[in-house]
Amino acid sequence: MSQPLYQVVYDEIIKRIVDGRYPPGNMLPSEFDLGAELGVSQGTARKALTELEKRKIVERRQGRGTFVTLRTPENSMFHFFRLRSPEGEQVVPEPGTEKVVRRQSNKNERGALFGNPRSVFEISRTRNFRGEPLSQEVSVVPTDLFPGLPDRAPLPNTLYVLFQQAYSCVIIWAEDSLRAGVMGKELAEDLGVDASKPVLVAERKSYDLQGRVVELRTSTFITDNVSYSVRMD
Amino acid sequence: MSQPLYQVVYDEIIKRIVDGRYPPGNMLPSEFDLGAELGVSQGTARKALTELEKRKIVERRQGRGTFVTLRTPENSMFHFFRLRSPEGEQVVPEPGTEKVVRRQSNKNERGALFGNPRSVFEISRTRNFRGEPLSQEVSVVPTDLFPGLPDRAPLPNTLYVLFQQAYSCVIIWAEDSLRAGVMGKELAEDLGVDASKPVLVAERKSYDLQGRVVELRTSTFITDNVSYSVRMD
DNA sequence: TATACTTATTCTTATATAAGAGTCAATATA
DNA sequence: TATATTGACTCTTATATAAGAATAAGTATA
Repeated sequence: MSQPLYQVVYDEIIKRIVDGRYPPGNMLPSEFDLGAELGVSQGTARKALTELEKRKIVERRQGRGTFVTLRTPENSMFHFFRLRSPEGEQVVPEPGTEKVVRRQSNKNERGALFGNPRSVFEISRTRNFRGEPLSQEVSVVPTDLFPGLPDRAPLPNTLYVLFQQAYSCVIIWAEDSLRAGVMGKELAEDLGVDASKPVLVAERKSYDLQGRVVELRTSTFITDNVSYSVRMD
Repeated sequence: MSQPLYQVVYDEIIKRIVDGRYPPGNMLPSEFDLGAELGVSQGTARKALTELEKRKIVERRQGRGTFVTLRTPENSMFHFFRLRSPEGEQVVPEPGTEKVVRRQSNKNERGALFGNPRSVFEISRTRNFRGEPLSQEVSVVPTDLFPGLPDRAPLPNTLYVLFQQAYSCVIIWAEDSLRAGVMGKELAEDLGVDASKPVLVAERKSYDLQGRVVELRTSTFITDNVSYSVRMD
C-alpha cells in the first residue's frame, strides 16, 4: 500500500471543503456515512477526521456532529493575534485608521506570494488599545485572489474572516518573524508617538488550506502595555 | 464511565516516568505488553501512547519501539530556542560569559516558581552568533530542585538537558512573553554594544512533567542578524 | 410542563492484519 | 578462511474494521 486509506479520505475531504461541497460552518456527513460513501469503515473515516481536527480544519462535538471550522472574529483573534495584556488576558484592539490601495508588487512580494502576482492590494491599518496607539499593520495580498477588496471598506477587524466568507480562502496557519526595531519618523507621525520608541516588528506569511501563501503582513507593535505571547509545546 | 481507560493508562505511564521506572531515553514496554500488564487491549495502550507522543513525552519509531523523550542539545535547541537566521536556518549560538549565584528570591519570583522558594540560583549567560554579541539570558530556579548547581559550572549550552539528566526534571513546555525594549547601560557594557540599541526581551516560564514552574528566564536578544520565529497552527 | 423515549451523532475499546526494523544463521563469494 | 549477502524469524508500531458506550437533541407522552 503506497498511501494509507485514511490519508486518501483526508485528501478527499479537503478537496470537498475547497470546492465548496462542505461549506464552512456546515456539518459533515457522519463518520458512518462518510465511511460508507467512500468504501471504508467508520474507524478509518474517523482517523481522517482526527487528522483534520488536529489542524483545526474541522471541529467535532460528541452527539452533535463534525463541522467545517468557521473562522469567527473570536477564534481568529485567539489563534492568530497573540498579544496579551499584563494580566495575561487576550488583547482585543480597537480599530484605528484604514487605507487600501492597489499597487505593483515588489520583487520580494512577487517571489513569496502565491502565483507571483504583479498586482497586489496593500491594506494599512492602525489599532489602539485602551485608548493608546497600539500597532500598525500592513497586509499585502494578490489582487487576483481577492477581487473587489477595496470596495468592501471598512474592512472587518479580522481579515481572515473576510477571506473565508467572501473569497472561500481559509487561512489555516501562519508564521511570524519577530524583531526589535525603532518606530521611525513616518510611522511615528501616523501613530502620534515618539519616533525613537522601540517597537516589536512581526513579519508574517499566511498559508491557506491549499498551502498557498496568500498574505504578507508586517505588524509594528508598541509593547508598553502588551506583550506577544508564545507557547512552546 | 468517569474516565476513559486510555486516560488511566496515560496517567500510569506519566507516574512511572516521574518515579524513574521508565528513565529518559529508555524504551517502554511494547503496546502489547503494556496492555497486557494493565489489563487493556493493545489499541487502548496505543491510544495513551499517542497522547503522550502528542505532548512530546515519548517518541515512537515503527519497528523499533517507544522511548521516553530524551532532551538532547539538538531537540532542546530546536524546540525551545526559536531564533532563525535571515536565511531561515536555526541559530546555534556560541557560549559567552557565565555566572551562577545563589540569592534570595524577590516577591515576583517567589509567587511564580514552584514551592514559593525563598532561595534561588540565578544563572546569567551571554551568547554570541557569528562572532557578534547575540543575547543575555538570566535564568532563576529554586535551589531546592537543583542542589549543587553552581558546582557544575561551566554549564552546558542547553540547561534543560542538564535539568533532565542530573535532576530528573523534564521540561515539557514553556511560555515566552515578548516585548521590545532598549538595551540599557549595564547590559550594554556586558555585551559591548550601544546602550540605546533596541532589543527583543523574552520573559519565559518553564513547566515540567508535573506541571511545576521550575524556571523563570529573561532573555535579551539583539535582532540585527536573527529573528524570533513563531509558527501558529 | 415535565419526563421518558427515540434517533443520530461521536467516543471508546477490542481484535486482526500489515508493515518496518533488527538479529542471526545459512550461504555465496573473494 | 575470512567476508559479505541473503533470507527467515521475531520483535516492534501502524493501519483497518467492528461493536458497544456515551452524549446531545428532538419527539412523544403522561
